[in-house]
Formats: sequence, C-alpha cells, structure tokens
Amino acid sequence: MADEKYYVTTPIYYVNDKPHIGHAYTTILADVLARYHRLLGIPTYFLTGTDEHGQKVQQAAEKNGLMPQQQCDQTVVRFQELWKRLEITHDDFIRTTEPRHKVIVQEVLQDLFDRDEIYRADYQGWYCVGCERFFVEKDLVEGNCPECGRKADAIQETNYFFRMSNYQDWLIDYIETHPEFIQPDFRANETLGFLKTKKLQDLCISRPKARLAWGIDLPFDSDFVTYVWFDALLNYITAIGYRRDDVQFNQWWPATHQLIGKDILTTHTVYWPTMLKAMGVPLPKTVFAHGWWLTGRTKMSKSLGNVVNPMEMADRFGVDAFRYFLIAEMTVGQDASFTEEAFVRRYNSDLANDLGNLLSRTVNMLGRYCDGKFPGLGKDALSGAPEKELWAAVQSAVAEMESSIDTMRLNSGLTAVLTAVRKVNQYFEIKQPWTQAKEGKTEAVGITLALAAESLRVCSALLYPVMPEKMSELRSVFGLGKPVLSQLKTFGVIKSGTPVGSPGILFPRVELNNAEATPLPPQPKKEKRGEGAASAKNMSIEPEKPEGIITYDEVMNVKLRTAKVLAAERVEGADKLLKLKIEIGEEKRQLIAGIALYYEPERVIGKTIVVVANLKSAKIRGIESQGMLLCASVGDRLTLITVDEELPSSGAVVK
RNA sequence: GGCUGGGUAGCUCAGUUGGUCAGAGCAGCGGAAUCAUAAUCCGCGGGUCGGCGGUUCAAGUCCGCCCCCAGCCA
Repeated sequence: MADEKYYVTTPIYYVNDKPHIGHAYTTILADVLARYHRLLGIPTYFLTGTDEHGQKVQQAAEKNGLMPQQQCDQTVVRFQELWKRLEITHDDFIRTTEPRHKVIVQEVLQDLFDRDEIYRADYQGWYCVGCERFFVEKDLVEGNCPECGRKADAIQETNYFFRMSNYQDWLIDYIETHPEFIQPDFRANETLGFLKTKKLQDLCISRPKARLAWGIDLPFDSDFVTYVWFDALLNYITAIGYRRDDVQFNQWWPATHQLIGKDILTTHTVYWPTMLKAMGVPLPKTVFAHGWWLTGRTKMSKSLGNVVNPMEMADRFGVDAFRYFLIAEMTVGQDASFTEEAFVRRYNSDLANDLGNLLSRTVNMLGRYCDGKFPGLGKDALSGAPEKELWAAVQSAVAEMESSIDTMRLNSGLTAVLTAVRKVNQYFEIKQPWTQAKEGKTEAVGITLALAAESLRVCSALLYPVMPEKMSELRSVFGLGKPVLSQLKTFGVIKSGTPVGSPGILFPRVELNNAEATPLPPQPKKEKRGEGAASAKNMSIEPEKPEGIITYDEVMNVKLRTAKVLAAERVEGADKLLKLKIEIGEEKRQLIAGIALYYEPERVIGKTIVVVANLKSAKIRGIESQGMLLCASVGDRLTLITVDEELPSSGAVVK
C-alpha cells in the first residue's frame, strides 16, 4: 500500500435506469474497497452519482408531464435510497445536472475549442422521421432504419468533434508502458487489440438541440448540447474540484481505482484517457472492469424473467449477507452467476454454519464456564502448539486480506478469513473446552475460549468492510467498537473481565423456498445408526409422498410455453430431425425435433405448439436445440400438441 | 470473419519461472463428538488436467495442429 491516498469511483448511473444488481455490485465493491482503505488508515474518497442528461430523460419527462429536471429529481431518489439501504458510504454523490458540474464541463469545452482540440464539421447522415433518430451509413439495414425498418432520409448535419484520433499512438504507448492502467490485464489486450488494428476516429461530442434539448449547452455554439461522454466522464474530476478547488483536486486526483462494468471499457480506456490527455490532466492509476452477474447460465434479462432485484435480496436475506455473497462469489474480472441456490448454499455454509455458529458456541461456553466474563490471557497463552498454529492462521488471513485488496482479489481474501474461522472450529475440537471444564481445568478452558474470542475479534475486523452491521453486532459481544488496523496484528486486545454479551443468532440458517429456484436433486437420507423409528429424523418437514407422484411445485418447475413455428427445415444427414425456428413471446429460438418422419417442414410452419422453455440447451447433430416440443405418440403415430384456439401472441404460460 | 482468453474431481474454481501439481471449497459417503444455529470435527476422490502429435531425463505447466466455449471489434 504505497499510496498516500485512495480515491475510488463508480460510473455515474443513468438516472432513468431502474437500479439492478449490476449497479448494486459495482457500488458495493467500491464501498468495500473504500472501507478497507479507511480501515488501513489511508485517506479515502469514494464517489458515485448519476448521469442525468439525454434523450431518455427528456422523453420520460414529456410522458409524465414534467420538466426534465423534475423528472431527474424524482428518479435519482431510487439510487440514493438503494445506497442507503445497502450501507454504502460514499463521500459524494454527483449529479450531472448540478451547476458545479455543468460550469466546469463548459469551461473544459471552451478551453479545448480555443485550442482547436474540438472542431466543427458538416457531414452526411441518415434520419428516420418515425423514430426521430439519426444514423450513420453503416447503422442502416439495407438502407432502412435499424429500429423500425422504414426508409431513412439522407440529411446533412453539423456537429462538433474532439480530435481523439490525434492521440491513438500516444494511447497505445501509454497502455503498453502502464500495465496497471487497465485491469484485469486481458481487458488491456482488448483495448489494444482494436487500437492497433483500426484507425481511431474523432469523437462526436455534440447534438443539435433540434434533436436533443436536454443537455449542457456548448459554450461556443448555443444551438448544440454536449453529448453523453464529454458530459458524463468529466464527473470524476468535477466532483473533486477540478478548476475550482486545486487543493481538493490535487489531494484526490489521479483516481486510484475507477470501477466500471466491462460494457463501458472503451469509453473509459479510450475516450476518457484521450480527453484527459488533451486537457493536460494525468490519467487515473487504474480503470478496473469487472464482469457481469448472470443468473444460472443466461445473462440477466427482463424477458427471461430472472432478474434478481437487489432490494428484494437484501430484504430477504439481509444486506450484509447479500454484500458478502456478491464479493465472495465474483472472481476478478470474470462473470459470476447469481442463483438463489448458490446464495443459500454459501450463506448457510460460510455465514451460518462456520462463522455464526462459531460465535454461538464460543459465547455459550464463555457464559457457561467463565461466568460470562472474558477470562483474559496470560503472557504464555500462545505457548502451546495448537495455539501457535491457530494464531498463525489468523495472521495469515490478515496478510492475505491486505494483499488481496491491492490486487482486487477480495474473494480470495474472504476465503482466507473463512479458513481462519474454520481453524477456530478445529481448535475447539482439539482442545475440547467442554471436556476441560468437566475435568475442572478452569485455566485451560479460559485460554481456549479467550483465544477463540481473540480470533473472532480479528476475523470480524477483516470482514467488517464487507458486513459492517453484522460485524458490529459480533464485536459488541466482546465490547469492541470499530476495528482498528493496529489491533489486527496484536494479540490480547479484549480486556480481561469484559462481560460477554448475548448476540442471538447472527446468521440464521435459511432454507431454499422459492419456487423459481431449481430445487437440489433429492438426496437419499440415510438413517443414522442407533436411531429408532421415533427419532427426530422421521419427523421431517417433508411429508411422505407416494412413489411416482410429484408435487405442484415440481410441476411448476417445468416452464411450458406456447410457441409459434416461424420456419422449419430438414436437418441434413438426419432423416428424423427437423430444425425449427420458433418464437416464444418476444424471444426467438431454434430447436431440433425428431418429428421429420411424421411432419413435412411446410406442415409445421405457422402452428402454435407447446414447448419446454427452461430445458437446458443441447447439441443435436452439432446443432443447438434450445428447448423441447411436446407431442403425443402411440405406436407409429405421432401428433404435435397444439392449442385449441389461437391466442393473440405466443409465449403464453401453459398450466 | 479478425483478435483475445479459457477448457483441471458431480458443481465453482486454485495451480507462480516444466520436476511431491494432481489440489481447495461446496455437494456425496462413512465415522467421532455433544459447547453450538439439525451446527462442528475426522476419514474417503481409479479426474485420459479438451483431443492428437512434438520438445525434454521430466509437461495441466513449453511448441504445433484440431475440437469446443466465452469476450472484444467504438
């Protein structure tokens, strides 16, 4: 940790967007990093905010009969409230409609314009009257609007451009000589990949007001507003006083970590650095692109109905558990998948069974064997081999966490802490304080429990940035306040005689009870030996059910949907297979069906059939099949299952 | 299509410069224990490390070819 300060940013989120897990993840990650750096005693500044200009806000405002600013003021609250709920400790929340931002953006534009970094140009383009949208030649689909398919008109348009192309060679060199600039490194390769193979174009930074009114006026031409990136990206420096407060600006800039999703890599590793270069401002130390959260195997999408609402998850399982899962489950810059099964599994095993239960048993024994008072530690408390080993494990978690913050591998830091937690559980099995107590070895019991508590003290400090609320609860049990770095490596911090509180259940075990989630395959439960018929096991929650009968929930796990057959053709080299193009609601899919002996391709086109929509896709004859259709067959006859009456659209739920 | 990355136990993944590198967690099975949240602890993995060749005394680890997957191409 060589740096004197830590400045972390999230992207500013589009104010019109509904907050989702992607927003929540980036912001929680930034928060965790900020909290760790504060814990390490490093001056820290954490910025997030909202991007509030643009067409969508303008349209939403019109629709709602509001002024665009009112529209923003209403919707920005969704983000602000979510961050409060998720325990986000940002130091500032910038909105691009604030004067402090707009004024500086205009100053920057004027300066760049004066220095000929920005120029005016006329060019040919295409306009779709229906969509009120402008396109360049290559956007068009066979000369038509890519949105609505209608004919686009050729028009002449004027705009302002930033001479980004001037900086291509400089940028390539910069990225190659600053490996820490784009992280993870394979993302740097991506940026370099196209910088080296394509000629960088100049960046259009304006929109005529006729097309877009809701934006920051260009200071040198009031017929235009600033277009998205030149407005939005500058937030990272306008918020900390660029051109307004040199002391504050120089204190924080250049940013240490600028966190982004991989979808905005180019803007942050090409537009942003070249803008800064033109302005004569140093580049951020690291732009870090993280992956996306997927649910199951598919990308999060509304049409699939698998969007995980972060607010809802936080409500159901607790904010801290949610934060823990997100940080523990995401590896470096990879994509990660969010499923309730995975969540429940990790929650139960890491938080409930390992950590929560460890606290319970420790506190319980302190109450039972030590009068509920912290017994204190002698000078030679660490003299035994098991004690040395345990403390070494705890200290290696401290070291691992420290290094994992630098390398952004927080998940491996958390793994190290959990390893230490398990070590304490093992330590109990070795020392068996309950046996020591029976044998009247009071002092030995004291040492054992005190060491466990000290270990929990350090682990809770290491987990505090991820789970601030729960770890505060845990620490208060031992009379501890906020964690302090200097105490992480010190032994014997809890004062002798401290009354030990009763924490209740820190992380109650949870059961998977959502019908959307795929249940775990049934596992044969074996009777434990020595247990009679009346044992607790037999009073299981699951009622017995007859062989071959399934429950309502099990039926509902199979998603049956109606689908319209759009096209069908034979699969070459397979006499039984047809390749079908089908439509389930908005979604198009292809599936392979073994019905070619019974149906000519022409005969199935246009039919509404019934398909299993959530079957894992498979390759049949090397062709992907995304689903399975239902048909009835007896002997050598086969007929498709279809609907009795045509419905207005496909994708209907079959039940 | 071009470029980049990846294919390691049922699942998610670690594996630094080639030589205890065949591993961890979860799931599963067997056992122990009873302080604890039906929690804990111990033991159990015959996986062609995607396939085929090659280099080497020695290759998940290097080279070549092939197959599959993912990402990027403003």
